[in-house]
Amino acid sequence: MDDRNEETVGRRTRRRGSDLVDAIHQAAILEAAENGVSGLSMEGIARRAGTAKTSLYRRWSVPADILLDAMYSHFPQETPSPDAGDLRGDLIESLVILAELGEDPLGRAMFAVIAESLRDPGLHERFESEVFDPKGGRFTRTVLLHYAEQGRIDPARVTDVTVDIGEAMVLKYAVDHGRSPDRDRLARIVDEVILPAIGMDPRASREQ
Amino acid sequence: MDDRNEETVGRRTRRRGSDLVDAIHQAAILEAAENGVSGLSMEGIARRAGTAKTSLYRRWSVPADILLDAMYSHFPQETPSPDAGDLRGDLIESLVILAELGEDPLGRAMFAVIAESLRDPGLHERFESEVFDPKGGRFTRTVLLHYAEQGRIDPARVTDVTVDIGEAMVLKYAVDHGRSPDRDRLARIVDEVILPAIGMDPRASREQ
DNA sequence: TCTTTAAGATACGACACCGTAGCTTAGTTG
DNA sequence: CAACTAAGCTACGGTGTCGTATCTTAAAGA
Repeated sequence: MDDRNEETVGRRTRRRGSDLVDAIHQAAILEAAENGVSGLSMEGIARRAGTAKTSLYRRWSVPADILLDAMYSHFPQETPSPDAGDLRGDLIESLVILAELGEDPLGRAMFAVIAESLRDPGLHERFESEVFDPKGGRFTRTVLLHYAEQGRIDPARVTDVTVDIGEAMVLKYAVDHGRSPDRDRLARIVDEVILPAIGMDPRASREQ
Repeated sequence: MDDRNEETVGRRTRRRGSDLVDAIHQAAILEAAENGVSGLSMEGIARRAGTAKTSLYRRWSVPADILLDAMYSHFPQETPSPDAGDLRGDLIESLVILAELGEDPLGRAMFAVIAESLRDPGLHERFESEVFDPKGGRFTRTVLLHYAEQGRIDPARVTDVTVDIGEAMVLKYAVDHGRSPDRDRLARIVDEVILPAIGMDPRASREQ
């Protein structure tokens, strides 16, 4: 049985440098997405990348290093650019970005890291400092801070608790349902939880 | 080197029935708490319980079965009993129960199951149906439903989104900080997120 | 073209866990 | 006390990963 990656069987060329590194990165992300962080192995990554273990050990010493490297290289740079017009729309959009990550191997790998973080806080710290922070991936936090700066929402309402609501609710949904919430659900999270928390409850006016 | 559990070295008695099962349950929970669900192994559980693999295979066929069995046997039966007087206090208390679980091996094992759930929805389903639901462990949901029934909060505000807020925020905090939130933090979650979401924003009166 | 670099292939002993088998013996039951 | 049940022990072949070593050779640079 030939268990090498389809794309690599019969390949006669020999990849070097960034071509090879990219292939290894992709392999690491796919492995993490499918098998979790604890399921990563040098053998598995090498097999999927269609390369030899020796090529891996030449650059990294443990599988987690490859994964963090891979995620840093491929994590989408967040471009918040809220038009500062439509708070509700911008909040939903920032959650859509997060939710759509869940459909992507990269996002699944990210969730795998988050899952492992419950047991391995060190991994979470590395993910935050080596991937998440450099790429500015903060989703609803970015939007809320932006609007607060502009004085469009009460800055006192934008706390380290409230900026986490969106991510927390999406994470919980993913845990419970095994998939990312759809757009309707995200809109409900914004309307029923985030907006009320920042003092802009859409229902508040209708009541009383 | 003798790597058996301290309590079992030199033990001359031979445990049978529920004594033995309890020891195996404890071992499975500790193993899951320390090594995660994917780190469970029949060898590891047997070693920690100070018993033989054969005694495990006599009753279970895979480590996950032992863990779910163990969690079912030891999961705290939730006794909500909200006095129906202090909504805020009851909400905080229900989150304290959840947060304190995180300090316990059983709770850590539960988090390990939740972590694995992101990759293995089947495990999550089994945990829900075989452990969580039978034990009625629903935390803030229980409190909110109770108060809504009594007409003390708007039933339209108690949705499948809002009942999850507490658990979601505690889960997110645990992921981010590697430990459970303290009481102050839980109070802030209640004040800044849950109460506003059910239309009882503590700050709303002071504003405008 | 010649030299240098590194990718690729293969093999190695070590280790951990798998699931099962065969046996001894402690604990329970009659 | 005798018979039975099941706990405990040891060992087995098989598999997968580990990290390293050795060698060949393609690709890049001079």
